[in-house]
Amino acid sequence: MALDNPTSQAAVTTADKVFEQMLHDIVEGNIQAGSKISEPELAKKFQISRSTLREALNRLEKCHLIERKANVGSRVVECSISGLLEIYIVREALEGMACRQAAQNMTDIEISEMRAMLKQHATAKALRDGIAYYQEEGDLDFHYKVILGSHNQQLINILCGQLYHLVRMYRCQFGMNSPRATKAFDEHSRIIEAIADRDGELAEMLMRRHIAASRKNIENKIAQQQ
Amino acid sequence: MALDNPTSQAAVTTADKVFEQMLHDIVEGNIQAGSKISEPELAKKFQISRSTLREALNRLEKCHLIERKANVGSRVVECSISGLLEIYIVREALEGMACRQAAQNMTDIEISEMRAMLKQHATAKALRDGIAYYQEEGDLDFHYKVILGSHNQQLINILCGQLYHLVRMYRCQFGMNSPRATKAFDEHSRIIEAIADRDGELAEMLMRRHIAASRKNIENKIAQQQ
DNA sequence: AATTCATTTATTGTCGACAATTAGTGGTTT
DNA sequence: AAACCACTAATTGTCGACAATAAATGAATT
Repeated sequence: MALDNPTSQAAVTTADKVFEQMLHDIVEGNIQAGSKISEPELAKKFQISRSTLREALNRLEKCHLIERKANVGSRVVECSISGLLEIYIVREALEGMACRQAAQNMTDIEISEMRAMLKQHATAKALRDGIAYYQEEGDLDFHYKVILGSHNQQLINILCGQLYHLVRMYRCQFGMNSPRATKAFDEHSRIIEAIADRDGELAEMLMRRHIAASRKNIENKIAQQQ
Repeated sequence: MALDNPTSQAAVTTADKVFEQMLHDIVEGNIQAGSKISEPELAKKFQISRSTLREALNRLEKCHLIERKANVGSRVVECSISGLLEIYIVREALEGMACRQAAQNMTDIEISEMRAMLKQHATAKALRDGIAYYQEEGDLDFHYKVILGSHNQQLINILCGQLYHLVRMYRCQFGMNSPRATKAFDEHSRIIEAIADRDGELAEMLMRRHIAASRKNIENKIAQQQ
């Protein structure tokens, strides 16, 4: 067995790299939401053939970041308020369940790692009063860890593999740094305690409320603007 | 605007047709679960180029029916008991939420259509004592209608677009026709009533129990076998 | 002037061939 | 005999070109 890859990490093809670059560009808004994707143009930009580009586009489509119509072409998805709320609904259901499963399936080591992470976030937060930091990176870290802790491959695939890129895209496009940072932190720590107590029912309920609170926060904002 | 397509249905490419054929073959088990997919072999079988075949494979991958590794190739997914249970967990969460949303968003017309469907299933069931029929087709119909009734595009995409092919595959591979047919029918009708009452909370709870009951039914079967 | 239709242009879908990587084979060494 | 290595064969990734479809342009008609 000849391993070209001593660290046994999966091979990375050209299409992979282009995918990651475009993923970044779309999430950050460098490629505008709703814009049409020209295959010849992008292939030229990346100095690759259209076949390779289309391979990358297929992966973006898997993440629901672009939409393709036969014989017509691809467009970057639009970011609408209703679309954002739809995602929150899905997250409430899926992450709630992930949290219940995490309470059941996480190892003690994983739990202590989560506690350590939260503690580190707390100090970072106090130090820099880094609301923005905590809101963006810390929040995602926390949710990721819970999802992985479910040990349910389907949940992990759907949430981490596809939905979370969309979540990140919305955060960037709408510039979301709500005043919920400190409140969110408390909610996170209560969720971890429920997981540590192996109380799946409570853990699910807390996670659902946590996500629903974010959603309602947005709904209220929208209502005020009108 | 020149429409070649008077019925305004989306164009169907060669890759689409190959995808649908392979989807059928994998779900029905004609292409064995866990088996390796040889691109040259399949391309020859379908009389198409590898590019077109790979386009079809990409769509199968989106449905989580095959798994690809760079520079290695594709395999049909394995059907394991643990994998089946994982899907039930996801369905419990997502269809539960879909049901809640359906109670909120379904039109009165959609609701009466669902009632009509259930009534028709009831007569079909009585007529033919068609347990198998109801279990397979009727059950899927019911769940589909609820999901669509949520009017949440993300939920619809995930459940109808990708997860349900896997569900069908497992049903075929494991030959699932449980003795829950009549019980399931009653549960379905209670769920519809909750939706008609616009009681989202109850509707979600009933749907979750409905799916959880199926899961536990399987878990018990497995436990007995050991 | 607006609409319709035919023509042209551009984009997407599909093809076959080559390059890069992996899997398989046989020989060599300990 | 088992493990290692070089070599061959097969498979996957990538490329450029052609065919099929959709969009854009402009001329003709009402």
